[in-house]
Amino acid sequence: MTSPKPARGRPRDPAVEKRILAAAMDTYARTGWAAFTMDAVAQRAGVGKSALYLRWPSKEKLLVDALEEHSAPVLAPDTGALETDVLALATGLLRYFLDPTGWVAVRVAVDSAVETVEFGHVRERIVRMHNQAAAEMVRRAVRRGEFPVGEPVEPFIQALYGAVLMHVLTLDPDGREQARDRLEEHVTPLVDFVLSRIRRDDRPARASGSRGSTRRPPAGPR
Amino acid sequence: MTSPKPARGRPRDPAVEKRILAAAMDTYARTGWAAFTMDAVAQRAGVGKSALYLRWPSKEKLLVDALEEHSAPVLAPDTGALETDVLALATGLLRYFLDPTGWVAVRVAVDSAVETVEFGHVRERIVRMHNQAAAEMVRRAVRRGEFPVGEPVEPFIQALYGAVLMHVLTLDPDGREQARDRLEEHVTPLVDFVLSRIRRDDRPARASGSRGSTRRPPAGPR
Amino acid sequence: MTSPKPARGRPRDPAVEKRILAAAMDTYARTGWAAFTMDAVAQRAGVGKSALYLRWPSKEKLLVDALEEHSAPVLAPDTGALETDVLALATGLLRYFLDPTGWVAVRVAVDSAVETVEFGHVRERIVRMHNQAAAEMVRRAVRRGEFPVGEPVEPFIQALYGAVLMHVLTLDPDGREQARDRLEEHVTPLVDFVLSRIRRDDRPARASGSRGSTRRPPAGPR
Amino acid sequence: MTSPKPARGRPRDPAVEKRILAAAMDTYARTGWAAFTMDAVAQRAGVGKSALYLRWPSKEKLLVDALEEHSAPVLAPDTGALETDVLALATGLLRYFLDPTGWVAVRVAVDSAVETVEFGHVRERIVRMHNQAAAEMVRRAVRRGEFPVGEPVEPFIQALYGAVLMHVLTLDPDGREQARDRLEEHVTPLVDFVLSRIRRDDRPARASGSRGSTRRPPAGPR
DNA sequence: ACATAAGCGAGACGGTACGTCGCGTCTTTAA
DNA sequence: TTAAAGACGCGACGTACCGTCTCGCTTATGT
Repeated sequence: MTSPKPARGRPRDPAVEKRILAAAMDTYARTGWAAFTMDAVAQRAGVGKSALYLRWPSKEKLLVDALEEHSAPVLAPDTGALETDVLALATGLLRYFLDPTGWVAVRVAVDSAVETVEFGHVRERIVRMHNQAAAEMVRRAVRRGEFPVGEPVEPFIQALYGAVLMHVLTLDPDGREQARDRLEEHVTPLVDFVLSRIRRDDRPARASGSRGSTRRPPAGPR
Repeated sequence: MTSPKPARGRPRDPAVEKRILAAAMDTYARTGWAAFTMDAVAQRAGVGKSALYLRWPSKEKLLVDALEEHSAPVLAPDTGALETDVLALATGLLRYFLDPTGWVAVRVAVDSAVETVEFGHVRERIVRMHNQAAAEMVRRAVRRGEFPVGEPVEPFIQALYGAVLMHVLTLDPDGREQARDRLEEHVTPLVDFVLSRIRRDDRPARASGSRGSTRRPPAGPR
Repeated sequence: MTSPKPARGRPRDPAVEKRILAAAMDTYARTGWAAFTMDAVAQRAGVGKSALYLRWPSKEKLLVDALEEHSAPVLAPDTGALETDVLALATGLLRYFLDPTGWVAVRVAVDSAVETVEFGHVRERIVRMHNQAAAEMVRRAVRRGEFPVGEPVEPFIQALYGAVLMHVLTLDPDGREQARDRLEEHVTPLVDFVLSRIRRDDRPARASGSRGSTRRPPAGPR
Repeated sequence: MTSPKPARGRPRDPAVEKRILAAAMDTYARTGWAAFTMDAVAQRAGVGKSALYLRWPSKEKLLVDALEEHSAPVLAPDTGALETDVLALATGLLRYFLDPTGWVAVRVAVDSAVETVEFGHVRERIVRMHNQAAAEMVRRAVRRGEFPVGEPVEPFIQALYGAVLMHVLTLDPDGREQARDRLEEHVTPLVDFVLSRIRRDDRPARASGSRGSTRRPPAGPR
């Protein structure tokens, strides 16, 4: 705000910032919080510790920023129909959770929910980011008449996200491995379950054959 | 069978174990992970560090056990009906998650899901413990005819637990504070949502093919 | 004093004492003070720590006793002449110092000369033990007229012992190794040097003028 | 040559080194080995333990260096005559051995003579340091014609040093105390004894063959 | 051209917790 | 009562990180 560049002295190398963030994510993903060391990050990034502490006041803040840099990928695409939207979202989410990088988001969110502040509002930001994507998806569905107007949105989103999260949590290491190759197979039952309430509510008759079959709503129209 | 007891030498004092676990929980609850020091725990328990390391190989394991000691309360009671059972379970779960003690379980489970072994089967144990309680609840419901026989159980449980978990994750510190006094108010919408599919089942008609069958989007027009 | 054996309860196993002492010497000789552990000694002796602490109040005392058990071997034999007596004594001493077990005596003596008491009068006992043997040898020499009557004994003994000690101290590990097979070769120059004063004295000619002069006994006979 | 100085990073503060060595000597002198704690030294020096372990790999090495810093004073001065040189050397040596600081050198040398490597060449350094001083003294004497050319030097030095060492070893605590105030009184008989062989050398006549040559006892009559 | 200022890699530094190990004591069972 | 086994309180060990602090060097701007 003061000016674009009244800076005196040597300007910061923007590449350094990137290398640090990448190294931070990499280190955390590989070794977890326990081995997430400032020295380690610095070394992997090929920089000195000064470069780190010039930019972030603490280890936590660094991790937070690194995380944010890499957490966009799970957005809900517009496929034209709620069912496919949800399936796509859940699949992306599952993939994200199964990826070390993505799981970091969960860990930080969980940690930040209780720890001695420090983490600031990381949790909030992460949660909001995902919530917005999901909310947008719902809004489209409402516009299309696929999602009943009065239906509360939050429980729907929380059940969806939560189901995928719990599902991952339930898997053992082998299961996680395999799940990466069979995302839809794992995700479908969950989506199916979560959608059943919504589906039922709209149209009287519906032929979405198969497993979703007759969660056919009370015949009456709305 | 439980104890062949060929034990030689001085037996471990069970009181020491208790004092340590209590001190651990106390210390953690008071000061959080940052100040959760082995020396501190030992001192508060009035024991030497040897007593700690004789029983637990690391700080993490100790914390895990300490919290396990306090995680029984979240079992699903038999209230006589599925709806009330689920409400009770979810309420207990919410209370548990809002308690620092309980939240640790989540953190540990999340951490252990990816960490380089280390935590080993902690996640497994925690998950199974909860799964069993829930499964028992469902079994009762099936016996009473409240839960359709073919209905897959896992998605139901995962959606339920996950919804509560995500709900807590969504709350900011203030929200968490308030939620402690309004458990049902927070839990009801979630339970309502999750149960909607089950409730519908007064009608037996159901043709759901096997799980995962059609990941093909509903053939219906758009 | 109360009686030879009015002892009640199980009597002490005398074999235990021996095994402990042997194990103590062995352990110390092998690994030095650093690894001279009560647990290690107990284990090597195949006994419990109680057996140790029933007999010795501390690690130091145990070592002291163990040491004493094994420090007799260097006594001055009566070969009939001073020169050969001294050579034999010095040779035995050198062998003793080159043996791990014997060197322990030196170490303990040196340690005990300054440490916070604890070691008690070990040094004293060790020193006295050797002194007596040497004094006896000198007495014989005096009787035979080989050792001048007025000649002070202590400097002679101290120079003799000290020379051997320093000689060992000067050797590097290899040198020590070799010295074990060439005891006399190493010892002769030292004996030679130390004895030169004595030898000379049978002969009257003497020119020790200088300040040291008058500790020479008044020329008169005694 | 001494320092190519390609040093990178912050250079070590030489003041820290000094403070640590001083604190080490101080702590040891005050409390003895038992209370010679790394933490204590660090605290007294006002530094962190890192500063200690950055320079010395273990407590022992630190002590060794600390005492080496204080062991210069026992060099043989050039007084112009062998007799006074030796007296001065022996007096200095006695004072050194009576000082806790100096005695440590002996302990370390004795320990290192057998220990499983560990101390490495400490013994060697200490021994050499003293040997050189004494050798220099002898060289001067030879130049002045006070010390016969063929006379073996090592036995002389070893007898001298050894006599003083044994003398100290013989003293009980009280004796040590008193000896500090009467150094010459204690040292003179020893010096006198050791020098007697050399002194005699106004008379060249000598029958003891060269050093190791005749380990056969002197042919002389008995 | 050259001083001034900041960035940067390297690593020393004061702290603090870790997990290990040893001491000397205590508590059990078996002999 | 001794003995083996081993738990226990205590406290030092040597290691690892944190976040700060110099170093020497590099890279820009301002005069």
